[in-house]
Amino acid sequence: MLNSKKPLPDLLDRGIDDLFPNTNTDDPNQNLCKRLDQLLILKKSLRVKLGIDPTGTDIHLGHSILFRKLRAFQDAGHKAILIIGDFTARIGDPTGKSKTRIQLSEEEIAANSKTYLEQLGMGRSPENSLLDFSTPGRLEIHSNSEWLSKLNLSQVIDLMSNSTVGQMLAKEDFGNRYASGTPISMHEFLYPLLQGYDSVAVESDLELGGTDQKFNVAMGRDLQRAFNQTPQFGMLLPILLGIDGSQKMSKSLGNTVALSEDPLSMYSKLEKVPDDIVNDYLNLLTNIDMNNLPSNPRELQKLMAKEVTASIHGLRAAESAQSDAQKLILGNKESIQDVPEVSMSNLVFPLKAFYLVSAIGLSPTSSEARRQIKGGAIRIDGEKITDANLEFSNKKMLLGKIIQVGKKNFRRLSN
RNA sequence: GGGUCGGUGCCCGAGUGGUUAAUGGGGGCGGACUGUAAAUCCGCUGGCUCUGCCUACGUUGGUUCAAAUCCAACCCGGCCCA
Repeated sequence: MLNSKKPLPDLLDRGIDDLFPNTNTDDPNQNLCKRLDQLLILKKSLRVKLGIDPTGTDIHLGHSILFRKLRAFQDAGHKAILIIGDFTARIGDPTGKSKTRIQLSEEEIAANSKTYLEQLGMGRSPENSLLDFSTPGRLEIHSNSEWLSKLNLSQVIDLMSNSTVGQMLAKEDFGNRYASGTPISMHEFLYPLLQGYDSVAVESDLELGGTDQKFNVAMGRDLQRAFNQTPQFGMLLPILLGIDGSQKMSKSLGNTVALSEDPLSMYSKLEKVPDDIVNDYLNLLTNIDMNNLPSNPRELQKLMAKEVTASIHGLRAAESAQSDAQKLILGNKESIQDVPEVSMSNLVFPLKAFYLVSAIGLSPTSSEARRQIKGGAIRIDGEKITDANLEFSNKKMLLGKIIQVGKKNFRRLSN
């Protein structure tokens, strides 16, 4: 994939879509391997930048590709520079967007930032988290408002002078929107420049991003050059397809697996992912040896679901999720361990079936719960119920039972 | 700023006074089948502790027994002109 003579170390190299510049020379500014060699001699480490805009509340497997790579660099002794794009989140990255994003409030952004860090494993040991938060010297966390909110208008104008309208329109998203007559607000042009300026601010040596970030990462190089810094390398990783197998994983498309999901839900979603993306998931979300995979597609799927679940929740949890998923299908729910529990503490009895299903979060709305019952989607301990108004008179009769919607959503009722 | 066209449910898009929660398609969800896959077939797809009640067709106000549909003002956008 990479044309350098000497490959990057395994885990740094795995699953890369693009690395630039990547010239086959000895110049450490043109060849990342040479840079790594040079740093080794100097006993220095690489500053590896990854920016994430806190625009949602959940980090999903798609994002995790980037964090996994960042972690690989940490483990190789380099310094992760994590940038929380609190400022840029207010603009919204126009990449991949066919229309202007809604701007978020400061409160939303602050709340999202917090949950992001928690999901990345802040406060947990490196073995149990996506990033290494505790080894000294391996992580710097910044909010880009630290520098972006301080820019004055003339500095902003200066920044803007580094780019042309032509360049912006050459960017696919802007080009398409312009061509199709969809509005592009002026402030959206600022986004790539601000992301690029982040690289200047943190003196990034290498920026990680999805393949759709090429323009923005390249902008970082341009700006660093303008600020007399050595331009960063850009390492682009593939965009993970969602569990529908057709579109990129994205919250708004509803095809995500969130890191915060319990092992059983995660496993259940993953083992039904379309065949043709199973290898991608294994390659991008696990460190498994790709040369030694089962040939049976169903086995492969199960292996993938287990490995990916293990990468987030640990092997033990993944194994028990796998066996529980199996049991659920076979219908012997008695022996199931890890069905996520949900408390009935704030339910008022007697209550009707449709209300129960929505109240414990298995259906988004009570209307949907009614529909699902009518459609035969709801089972209680494996028994299909068909009457939405079925009444349960007391808590005891439900305690410990497993409520199931469709084939992949389960809750065990607890006190 | 002027002219012109347009703003409908998750998305696209019909509907131009009265069984309209609003045709159709996409997407999603569920069922059958299967490998809990794909393909295919079928059903559902605003909310509400629901025999009923609420909220919806950019916003607000008006005409009318009755409005997504007519009128007015406003807001937002495309294109053309400045």
